[in-house]
Amino acid sequence: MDTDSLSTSDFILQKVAPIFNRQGYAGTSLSDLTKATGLTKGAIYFNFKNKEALAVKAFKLNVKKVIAPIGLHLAQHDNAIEKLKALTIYHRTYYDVIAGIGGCPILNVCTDANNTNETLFNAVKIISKRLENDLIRIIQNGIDDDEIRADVNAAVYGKNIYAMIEGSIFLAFTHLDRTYIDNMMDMIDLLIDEKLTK
Amino acid sequence: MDTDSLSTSDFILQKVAPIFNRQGYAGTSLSDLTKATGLTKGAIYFNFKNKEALAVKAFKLNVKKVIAPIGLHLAQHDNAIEKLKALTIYHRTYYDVIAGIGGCPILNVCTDANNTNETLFNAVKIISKRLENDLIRIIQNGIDDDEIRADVNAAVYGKNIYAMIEGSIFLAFTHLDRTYIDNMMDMIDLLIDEKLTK
DNA sequence: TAATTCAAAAACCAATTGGTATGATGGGGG
DNA sequence: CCCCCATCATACCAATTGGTTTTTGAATTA
Repeated sequence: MDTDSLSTSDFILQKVAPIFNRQGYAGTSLSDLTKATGLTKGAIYFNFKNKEALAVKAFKLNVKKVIAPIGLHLAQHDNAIEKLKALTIYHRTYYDVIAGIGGCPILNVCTDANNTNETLFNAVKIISKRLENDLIRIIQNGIDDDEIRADVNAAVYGKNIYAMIEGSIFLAFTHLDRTYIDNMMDMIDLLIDEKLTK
Repeated sequence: MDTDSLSTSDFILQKVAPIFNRQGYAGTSLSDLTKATGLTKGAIYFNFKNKEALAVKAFKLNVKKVIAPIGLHLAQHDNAIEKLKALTIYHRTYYDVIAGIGGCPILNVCTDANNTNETLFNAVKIISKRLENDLIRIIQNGIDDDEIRADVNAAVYGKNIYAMIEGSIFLAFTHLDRTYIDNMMDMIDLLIDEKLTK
């Protein structure tokens, strides 16, 4: 991934995405962006319509980098329980994955853009809901395939597990302590075995 | 709680605290504050050293309003299981409690101030850790009093429950849907019954 | 009533904000 | 060979930023 082979707009995004993720939308100024890229405002505004459009694309790059891989991991399995276990396995590595960009982009952008930037907030809400629905769908498919207990409420468990993951990430990055995530993944694994698995 | 009876600094704090909570530190300008209070910058800077000091005190007011009550509810019970149940009961009302200020101040300020305002971040980290330690202590006391199973790791369960709560609040306020919290409290109640209670 | 004090308003400040319009430059196609 | 156009830099803009100084007014005290 040599930066020389990137287009300027991709180069900007790569440099800028972690900054937006760390400092938030209002917290990052254009001078932060010029400083980080070594480019001028002219270059930035030639490649992007404005600060907001840049922030949205930066967020999507972060998603591509650290959220999209989840789907790839899940796709490697074809039964529900294995998919769920793959989810916890991935998140045990998640702390190191997102350490370089300053935490989970969904968590950061959601709290940052809520009440302040509707465009950005809508973008992140879509991703958040998609992830949640993926989880629910996996569980529901597991039920339909007689893999997961029939009395399980897929929506409730999906939302709860998703919230548990995000909550552990939140604490892990405020206290710089990955054990929050590891402990939670242990609990989710237990949950899968005792409450979901038939 | 008539505003007329408040000192000016308390009046400012009361008006300003929800704004900081919603928009974040960098996201709220002094003009936001003068607009919300109807006062001038002169008045604000007479009562507070600077924007940062105001933000810290505003955060502490929010904590006093929505976090401190937790302690009061817990204090009304003297055995561990009842305290934990009181915790989930309180959080079932928490959505409405923090709706007026735009979400959980710990969650908001932690993600906002992380990497951007060390002073504010330190203030919120202290509150976060205190809450976590309270939870852990309750569980440990329950173990010591033969109320909670001896094989329970108080620290692990305390941290997990705390993360579960924050995670559910996070999703509840991004999707404006309190069922995230309710569902999670159901799960925590079940956890208390099945995993903690002797 | 006159002097003092306290608190907020008004005026002012340099610096920075996001954004634009104009210039320079260099590589590719005619 | 030169022109053109894509790409970025420079210079500029009004508006706003957080913060300070000065002024005003209303109590309080003497």
